[in-house]
Amino acid sequence: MEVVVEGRRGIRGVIAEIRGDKVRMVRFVRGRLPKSTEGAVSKVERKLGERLRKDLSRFLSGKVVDFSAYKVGAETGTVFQRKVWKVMRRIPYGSTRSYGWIAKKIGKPGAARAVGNACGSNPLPIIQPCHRVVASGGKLGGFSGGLPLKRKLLALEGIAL
DNA sequence: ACTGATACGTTCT
DNA sequence: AGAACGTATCAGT
Repeated sequence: MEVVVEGRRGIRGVIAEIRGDKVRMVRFVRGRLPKSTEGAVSKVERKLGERLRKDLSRFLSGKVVDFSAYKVGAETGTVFQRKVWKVMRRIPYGSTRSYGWIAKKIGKPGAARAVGNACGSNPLPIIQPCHRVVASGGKLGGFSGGLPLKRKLLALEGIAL
């Protein structure tokens, strides 16, 4: 089931894909918003979809939302990437951590650059908040969806970089 | 504050 | 095996 949420302030919208009781993928919308597809889905799935739609909508309007309780599909990514994503999910709303900080956290100091790669292949932006991972020394770092988007996401959480 | 050089770990090709 | 990367640090300017 696909959940489509309209955004504001320069973020067009977000699409999330749900399968069973897990969120499988999230991506930002570029062009026009497609329609939400449901088809024949189970009750749990419909329910999860509704909850996620609300949470994403709240997040996109600048509300404080905690996504850490959502179950996510764990079938993708290498061992290293999954470690990075796991730590990433625990970065609280409104705060940031550096690539190097995550590297240390997973027992691989010196792998800061590799952490950057892993962030870039995050299949679940917002839910796994890769935008909260920044460079050391108060610098913004990179973003595969484009730096302006990273700035907007951080701005939603009250962080100006 | 910015530039270049160098070391670094993981993932592509 | 080599190159590419969403980095970090340090020495210059």
